[in-house]
Amino acid sequence: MSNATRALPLLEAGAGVSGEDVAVAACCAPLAERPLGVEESEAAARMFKALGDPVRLRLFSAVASHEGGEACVCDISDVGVSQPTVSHHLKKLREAGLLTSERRGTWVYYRVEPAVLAAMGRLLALPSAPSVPPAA
Amino acid sequence: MSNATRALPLLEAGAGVSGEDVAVAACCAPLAERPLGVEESEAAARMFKALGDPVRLRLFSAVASHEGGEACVCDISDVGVSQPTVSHHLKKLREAGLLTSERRGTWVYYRVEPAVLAAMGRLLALPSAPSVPPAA
DNA sequence: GCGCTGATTAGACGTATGTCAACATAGACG
DNA sequence: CGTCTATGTTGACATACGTCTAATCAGCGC
Repeated sequence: MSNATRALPLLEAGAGVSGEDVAVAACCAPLAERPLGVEESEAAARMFKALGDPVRLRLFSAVASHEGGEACVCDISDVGVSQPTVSHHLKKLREAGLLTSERRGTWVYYRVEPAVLAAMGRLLALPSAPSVPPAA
Repeated sequence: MSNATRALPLLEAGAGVSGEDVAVAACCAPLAERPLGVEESEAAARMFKALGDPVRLRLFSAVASHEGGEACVCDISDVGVSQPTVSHHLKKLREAGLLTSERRGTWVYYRVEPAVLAAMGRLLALPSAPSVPPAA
């Protein structure tokens, strides 16, 4: 199978994270700080789109809130859709860089990627002191 | 500009349908705190989906970062798509509760909804102690 | 009123997306 | 080896989405 066309995740933290990718830095500027560039918007949109589905959001939340920070597919597959659909959504989340997966014996465990989550949080951060050097 | 002066009540949803959007803003429990419920996931997914498009993300960022916290359509419509498409995306953002619009004379001004932005940020917040529940 | 500019709406069209049933693969266990 | 359980993949389908052009609505100035 060729993953050549797969969307590059925002973060390469999956295995042996070492260098912050360019996309990481590009994606960390709050939306309200300055207008987003084209490439930034495409990278960030991939993340938001990955969470833009109720089922994916529940799967992601289930993994993120699961004890130990990881969850077996069997633990979270009760979201009202068929098992292949669950697998499909988990793959989407993985491709978006939000989750990582690891097979241990019979089961496959998913784990959240905290750095990507934090990057998205920063994007939505409101400027408490926007860009106004107030009274000085 | 300090948007602190504009601390709006909660959410008024200038789009017309008010009930849904309020639920959106009320959806504030971090994704990693506990598994998201069905309704919560649908509400939150609407928000994320609204930002899951590069053009919308750029429009939103343009409004959010614009001087005065608001922007005329004419100021932000240079995103590489036709003007009706811009209007379409702005409508989507409005329906998602992320923007509000107001016509003043010839031009229509868009403004970000800080409460919704903050709600999304809270959703992505990482728990301070992931696998160490303090009080069970 | 008429025309002009700005913005939204309507309709159409191609593509992406979410879903499922069916099949394939991976490991465990007898 | 055979089989059973757990995940992933394939192919098909209906729907949603993003985009455009053309038409319509909303103020402003002549």
